[in-house]
Amino acid sequence: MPNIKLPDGKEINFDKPITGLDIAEKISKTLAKQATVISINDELKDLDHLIKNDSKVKIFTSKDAEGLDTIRHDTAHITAMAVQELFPGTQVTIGPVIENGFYYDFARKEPFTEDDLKRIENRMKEIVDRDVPTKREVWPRDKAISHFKKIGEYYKAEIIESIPKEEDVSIYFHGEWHDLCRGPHLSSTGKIGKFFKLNKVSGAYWRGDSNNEMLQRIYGTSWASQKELDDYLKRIEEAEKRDHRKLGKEMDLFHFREESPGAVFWHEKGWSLFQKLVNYMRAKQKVAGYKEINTPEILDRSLWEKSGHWDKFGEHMYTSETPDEKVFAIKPMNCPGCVQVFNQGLKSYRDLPLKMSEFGKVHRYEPSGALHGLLRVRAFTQDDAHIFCTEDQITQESLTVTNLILEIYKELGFEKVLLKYSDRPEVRVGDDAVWDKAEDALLKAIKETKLEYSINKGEGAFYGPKIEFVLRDAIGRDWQCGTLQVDLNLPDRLGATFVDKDGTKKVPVMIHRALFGSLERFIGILIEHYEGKLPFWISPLQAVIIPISDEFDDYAKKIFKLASQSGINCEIDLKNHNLNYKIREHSLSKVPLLLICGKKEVDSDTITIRQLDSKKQETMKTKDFLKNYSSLNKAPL
RNA sequence: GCCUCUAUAGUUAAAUGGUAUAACACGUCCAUGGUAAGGAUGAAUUCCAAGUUCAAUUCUUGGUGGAGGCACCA
Repeated sequence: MPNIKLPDGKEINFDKPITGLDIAEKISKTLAKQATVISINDELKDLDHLIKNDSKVKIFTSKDAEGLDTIRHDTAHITAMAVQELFPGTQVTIGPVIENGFYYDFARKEPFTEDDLKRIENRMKEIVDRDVPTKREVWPRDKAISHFKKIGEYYKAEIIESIPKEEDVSIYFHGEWHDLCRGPHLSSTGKIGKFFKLNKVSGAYWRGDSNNEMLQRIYGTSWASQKELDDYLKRIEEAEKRDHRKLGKEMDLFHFREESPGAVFWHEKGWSLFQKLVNYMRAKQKVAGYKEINTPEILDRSLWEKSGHWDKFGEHMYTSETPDEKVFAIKPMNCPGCVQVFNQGLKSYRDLPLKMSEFGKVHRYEPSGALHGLLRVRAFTQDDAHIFCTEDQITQESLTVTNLILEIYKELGFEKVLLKYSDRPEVRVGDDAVWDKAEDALLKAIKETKLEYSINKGEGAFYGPKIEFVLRDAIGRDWQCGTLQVDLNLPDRLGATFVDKDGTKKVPVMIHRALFGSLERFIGILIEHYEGKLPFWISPLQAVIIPISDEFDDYAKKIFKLASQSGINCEIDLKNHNLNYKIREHSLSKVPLLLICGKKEVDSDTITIRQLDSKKQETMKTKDFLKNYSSLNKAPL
């Protein structure tokens, strides 16, 4: 007879086999009502799963992640049910739970329209109202295959065929409608609630493989209460407000156009922001001992063949043929050029570690569907650097790089950084002994940072292991930016050597690293992180001077001159509009400071400051303003 | 690259098988102002190519760009 152990340590004895629901009822009526799924010896099961033996159980409600996932899973199921009721002949495939919701992939010739989504959603609500009980059956694998083939569900049959031969499969029934599923599920469709929404339809390859046919994927979101659903929809709206493409237009930073898809046309303010970041980084790198170089954008085909890019990366490269019929490639990476700088002249072990940085603009022919504002472009600037060192120096150099990255992210307002470590892939170059050494060195450096890290097995580059730096923005999204890659291959391929202590030539190890990754992408992330309200020191336009009427234009011009001389990026607004109008206009374009001057200020040699998003005004002596604010004009240390 | 959707003034949108309308922005004029839109007025637009049609911005096809996904991100 089962002895049931609860999470709080309490044990209950039953005199006959029982279900999760029985246990919940024993504990409290409320729990019985709210229960969604149960874990039996750490395995998620249906609430009506019969427990015959002594077990450790935990009952989940919609407040638990497990419970909510079950709701989402069930919502995916009734999406499929509704679709098949409305569109007979549509085949179901898979419908997993994802972050904040679920999707379901269908095979159907005609596309689903927006109107169809509405209809499906309404039918789903009807199914919830029908409160159809859930029934689970276990079938032998072969029976399931022939059954699904018979009813024309070929994708399902294929899925079952990929399940090991000896395993039985479970089929969940909601009335006549049934689906292959591992479960668990809620006990009836009525339990799902109506806090869901189908939000988009898109294409998706069967089994995620672009060689396979394209299915139609319906995305949905589902929650335990109306409030949670509303909050979620609100969050999406908030994220849309931060869209850097929208803000970039409003703030007059940049634009894109047809003549060069995926390449940025930087406007004055955007370029100023770009330059500020570059100069900031330059100053940081100078202190850290980097030597900045610059290499050609167009290099002969032969170099790319030697480096291996022609082979491995060719389809992403732009090429150019000159009138003398030579083929050049427009660089997609800076590394070969940098190695050539290293190769010029003889290097000694005393030169190592040699750190060469380059703000190199690279071009990559990205698939058209991948392009996305500043976040995925075809032409971008890397804050690249290559560190030539010995194997023994890898750990130390990696650690130094990591610390620099963390410091810079922090100064730019990103506190939370995660590390992703990737080790050797199946296809790789170099001896395993060297890989061992490089991997150990990187892992050691990671552990010394004491930061949270994850391991991506086999995800390293073919030429060496790597660390990726992921930062979390103001609304909790993760962005991969920085990268550090050990390269055991390229220096050798391009014939890089240094003279070691014993007078022999050795091949150095090279570490590739980028902190922002792409300046363009990083600026996009910065804009979204700050919702366009960039910190004063990095803001491309820091202040607008507004005279209250044209009587005070001269004073405003004087302030403009003084502020500009103090290094504050400012503009003066002498347009024919009233004060309210100008305040609104410049606030919407997110200028951090508005400097207002009228009679009061002229008489007392002061300026009235209005900070963005603050109704408070502060009047101060002009010279104090200049002193205070020009000193804020650098990264907070 | 693939699927779906989409393309109208500088921007955001509206309308129509008989070449288009509004708001904001821009120009001019009036108003000279104290912390998120003062008033008048002017100029400005149907992505490209082919087809159907007496007539296409509207319908069809193709191209190109954009959006959301998928695949890709070495």
